[in-house]
Parts: sequence; C-alpha cells; structure tokens
Amino acid sequence: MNGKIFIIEDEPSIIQLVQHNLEKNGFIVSSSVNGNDGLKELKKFQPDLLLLDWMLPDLSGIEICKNIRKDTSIKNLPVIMLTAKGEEEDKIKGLDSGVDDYLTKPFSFNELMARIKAVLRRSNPNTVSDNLEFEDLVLDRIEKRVYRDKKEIQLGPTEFRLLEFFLVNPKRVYSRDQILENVWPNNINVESRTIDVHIRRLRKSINIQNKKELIRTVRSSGYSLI
Amino acid sequence: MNGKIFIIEDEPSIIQLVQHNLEKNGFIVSSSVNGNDGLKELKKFQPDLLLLDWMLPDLSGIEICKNIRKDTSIKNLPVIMLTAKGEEEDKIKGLDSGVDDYLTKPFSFNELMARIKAVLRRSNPNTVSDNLEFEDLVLDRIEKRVYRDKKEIQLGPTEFRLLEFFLVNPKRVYSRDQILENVWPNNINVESRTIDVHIRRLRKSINIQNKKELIRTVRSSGYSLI
DNA sequence: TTTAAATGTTACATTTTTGTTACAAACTAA
DNA sequence: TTAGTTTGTAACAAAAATGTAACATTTAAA
Repeated sequence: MNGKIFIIEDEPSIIQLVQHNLEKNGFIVSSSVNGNDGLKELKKFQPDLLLLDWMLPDLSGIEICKNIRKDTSIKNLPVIMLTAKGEEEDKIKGLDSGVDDYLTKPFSFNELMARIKAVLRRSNPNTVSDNLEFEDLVLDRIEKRVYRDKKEIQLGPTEFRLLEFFLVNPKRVYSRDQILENVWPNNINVESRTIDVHIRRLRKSINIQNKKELIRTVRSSGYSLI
Repeated sequence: MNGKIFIIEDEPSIIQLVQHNLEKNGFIVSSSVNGNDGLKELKKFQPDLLLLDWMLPDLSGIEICKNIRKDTSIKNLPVIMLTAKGEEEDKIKGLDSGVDDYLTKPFSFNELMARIKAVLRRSNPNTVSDNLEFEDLVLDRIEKRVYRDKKEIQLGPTEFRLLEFFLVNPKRVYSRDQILENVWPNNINVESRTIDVHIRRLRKSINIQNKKELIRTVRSSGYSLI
C-alpha cells in the first residue's frame, strides 16, 4: 500500500493516532488543524485522499468539501469525512456535499483503513506509473521500457534487471556478490565473471554518442551508476 | 438522476421498498432474490450499481462480490452492501471483499440514496463509455463487438476477453500469470503455454494489412498492447 | 619499467523462450 | 443427435538470451 493522505482535523490526539497508524501502513501523511491552512497545504501536498473533520475552528468540513469540488485542480480528490455527528440527516448532508465516505467517531482504525482502501480502489484504479529515473535515463517498470535522452533503447531481460537494480540507488557501488544476489534468480550459480559480460552488454546498449559513460567501474569493489 | 440499479436481496419487503423509492427517483431497477440467478441476470441487465445483501439463501454477498471483481466484464461495478451485520470486523470483511460502501440494516432510504449518489459520483465519470478504445481498435462491451479501422472483426470468446483485458491498460506489460488470473475463469488450470497460442490467434484476428502489429512480446516478461 | 591482478571484449555453443501448426477433446447451437 | 466452433496441448521450428572460455587491455604496485 502506498499513497499520500492529508488530514484536516483540529484534535491533535486523533491526528497523532491516525497519522502514526497510516504511516505504519506505508502511507505518506501530512496534516493541518484548521480549514484555511488545510486547503492551501493540500494543494501543495497533492494527496491521493483527504480525511476531513466536520467541526473545525474556522471553516466547516462541509464548506471545505464544497470548495474542493469546485476547484478544478483537486476536483476529484477522494474525501472521507470523520465526525461525531452520527445523525441520519448529518450523514446525508455530508454525503451530499460531495464526500465519498462518512465515518462517525469514535471509529476503529481498522475500519478507517478498510474504507480508505475501498475509496482508493475506486478512484485510483490505474496505479500511477512508477518510473526509475537518473539523469537522462528513464526506466518504465510497467511498460518495461528504457529511454535514454528520450529515445527508446532495447535491452535484454538481464540487462533490464541489472539496470533496474542500479537505478534504485544510482550512485551506490555494488559488489559482484550483491549484484548476483539481487539480479539473478535465486539459487542459481553463475561465475562472477559473467556479471562483467552483462555489464559490458548493458554499457553497449545504453551508450549513445557524445554522451558520457553511465556505468562506473570501481576497481576491486564493483560497479555503480554515475 | 438516472441510471440502472440491480438489487440482490432475499427479503421481498426490502426489495419492494427500495425498488419503489429508487424508481420514484428516476432509476431503472431490477432485482433477484438469490445469488446465482442474481449474478446471471446482472450481466444481462448491465447496471450502474449493485445493492447487495450479505445473507442470501445460496451464495453469500461476500462471495458474489469477489466473483464480480474477478469477472472482467463487470469488474468495476460499484457495489453497496446492505446487511444486518454491524460489527466492526464484518464491515472490514465486507469492504475488503471489494465492496464500495457498506450500510447496516435498518437504514433510512435517504441515507441509502445519499450513499448511492456518492458512489455513482465517484465511479461513473470513468465508466461513461462502455467502449474500450486504443488507436484504431474499438471494443464494444455492450454489443460484444470489435472493430479495427472501423471494420468489424470476428473474435472467439477467449480472444475477446483477452483483448478486453489488455485494453484496460493498453501499454502495460502483463505476465502470463497475470493474464491467466484475469482472463481465465477462476480455479481453472491451463498451462501458461496456452496463453501463447491464444495470443497468436488474437494477433491473427486483429491484424490487417499495412497496419502495425498491436501486440508486443516482452521476452521473459509477457505481453502488452502497443 | 615490469609484473600480476582486474577488467574489457569477442566469439560461440548451449539453453531458454516464443512462434507456429496440427489435432483431438469439449462445447454449442440447430 | 450432428455439424461446426472453440479450446487446450503437444510437437517442432525459429529466435533470442545466456554463460563461459579465451584473449586483449588497463591499472596499480613493486
């Protein structure tokens, strides 16, 4: 699970509890204790979902939600409203203001988590593309493509995995053993010299004229990107 | 407000109440009192949303929902679960099975209405057109037809599901395992080699002269549209 | 400068993966 | 039923990827 969640809620204890648990679940979380600041920071933070308290010192959650639905840049932001108001008419008012889901306090974190997942599943069906980039090199894990200087490069499977591995920590130097462990299927035995050959093939593939060499050899240590 | 809603619920009094009120609100409604019939009629009816009871004489609502999420032709159908089970763990189990929202009986019609609107607001913008398109390829899910370059193409059932699956995320590369999971009926075992043959058949079918190949082979990874 | 170790480069046999065809079994509609 | 589709798999062909050996070059230390 990954994604960014923003919280607008004036009670610090709730923020703390929710934020801590969300982070434990792999989310990146930011928050604000009032409506006006919240709206501003929200736009900077670009969350995938908003947890919104109804009762706030300045704006009400309802007003905030209506604002969001009118603002083209964040119009489709999924919102879950958290509130002590459990009356039927409150729920209806809340949902009618454009909220995606509605949860009455006190709530269990597990139910909140389940609802967050349900809402994200619906609104974020296409996982965001996760590309690995370094200088003018781009590796698209979804489409399995690699570009240098915006032009596509054809790599063999091992070259691809090798490059993918390096791109996670570009400048880090990896020993041949580390490369073997991470790039080759488990329990397979190849000589360490084999790596050199694949490095050579990868070099050949990603090299283009008038561009600097991207793979650095560190004598007696291994290789890294640079 | 318009749209089609299907109800699977074994208690006639609830069906009657909900159906009547929904129709008063401009929805077209159809229903079924058990799971197996419900699933079949559902596909014919092509609703925009499903109201699903948890406890049914044959299948449970949870099972139905899981079935829906695995069936490519109705995978994205929004589901609201109606149930007497109000315990926290039930809610979580329900939401985790792929349900979009969860409402405990007894509920007011107005709250149901508000939740229906909230779910439709979220899910409908993406589902506007039931056609999947990519370049000059068009797949009509309602009429089950496929066109290339505006001319109709005849596909076998598996070819159709395969193409439908690829068209949801055209450029994404899928492994044979992923394809198997999503395109073949559940709990069926076919060899991964079988996919290759169906890919070949699909290629043959959608290929026309002077047009580029649409299916890309990514060696040791799988296939994608391109 | 000399020497040994490390790394670069190339070629090639082997293995793996994929394409293609054919065929029998399962399924469907008339 | 029967005739026609659809489906899964086997078998072989073709293509691509892989590992290793052999030799060349570079590097760093003596």
